[in-house]
Amino acid sequence: MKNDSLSQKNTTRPTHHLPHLTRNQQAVLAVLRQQSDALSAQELYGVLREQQAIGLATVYRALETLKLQGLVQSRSGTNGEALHSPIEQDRHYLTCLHCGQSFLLDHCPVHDLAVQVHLSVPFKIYYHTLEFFGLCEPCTHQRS
Amino acid sequence: MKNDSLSQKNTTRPTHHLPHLTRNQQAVLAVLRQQSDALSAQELYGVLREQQAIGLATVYRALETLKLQGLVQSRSGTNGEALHSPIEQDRHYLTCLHCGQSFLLDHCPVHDLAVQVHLSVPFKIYYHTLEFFGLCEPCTHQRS
DNA sequence: GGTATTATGAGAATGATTATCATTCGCTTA
DNA sequence: TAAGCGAATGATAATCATTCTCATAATACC
Ligand SMILES: [Mn+2]
Ligand SMILES: [Mn+2]
Ligand SMILES: [Zn+2]
Ligand SMILES: [Zn+2]
Repeated sequence: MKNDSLSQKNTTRPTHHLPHLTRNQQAVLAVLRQQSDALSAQELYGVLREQQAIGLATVYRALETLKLQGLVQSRSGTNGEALHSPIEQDRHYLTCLHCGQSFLLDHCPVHDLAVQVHLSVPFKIYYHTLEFFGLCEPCTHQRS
Repeated sequence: MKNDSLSQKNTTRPTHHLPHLTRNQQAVLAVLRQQSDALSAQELYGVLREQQAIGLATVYRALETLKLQGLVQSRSGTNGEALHSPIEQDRHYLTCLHCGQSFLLDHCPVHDLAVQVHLSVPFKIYYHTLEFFGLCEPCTHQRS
């Protein structure tokens, strides 16, 4: 019962340099990666609970850890809650101030420049957020 | 008593096209314009109360109106609260995920591109938000 | 093993933003 | 100038995402 190959109790194989991810942190990352779009912590919590037992506080803590690790990025949703997604994702939106609708931008204008960003201070950039606000066509008409 | 030059009871001179601003909305805009950096609704509320009587709800409603009017812009602060500033302002930051410190970018990389943004849908852009996240020099060292 | 350290969860606490709703204001019209 | 009416206001309650507490469990380290 020591050498059992069943119990994958090992949360992570003790590599050396990077802080390892716990079972929960891995689960959070896995869910984010299999989702097509960003999730709020609450939504993430809901999805995770269908697969395993986990506390809400743990989800929040995992997200924080994953961000520090450069594995996850977050942006603020229209309603204020934070939306999380794997660091690979590079999407941005146009959001209407009147109806709240968001339109996905077909290309990130910053991605290229990112590196060129003239920094006055040494800083290691992990990701960026970019969003445009204004009025969608229909809303420019409506009064009020 | 009609031509009194004292009572500036007129909230706005009835121009024609744009919806006029109420006294309170003007006050909110005025404060934002005289501030060097973005303010949260709560801070704005505090400043305003020193000058006049106004309700917190009104501050929130004024900000919403001013945004629809293209006079004010908002972004999300690190702690979640929304920060507001006059539309003219075009500042962006580098924010450290570890210590939370923010560094003002000396130049907006998007401003130029803004117009070029390839839109798949007709949309009238009022403003944009842009922020970089990562680790500041000191924080890249510290363990944890 | 045996202890020090970190992670976890349940639930309370916090705090910004919204929703209510009764009252007041401002403009139009008679 | 007075009455009418819809928008604006403000005090307050309600929401709700996120954080904090603290006792317990898991894991690392020797
Ligand atoms: Mn991008
Ligand atoms: Mn800009
Ligand atoms: Zn719209
Ligand atoms: Zn830092």
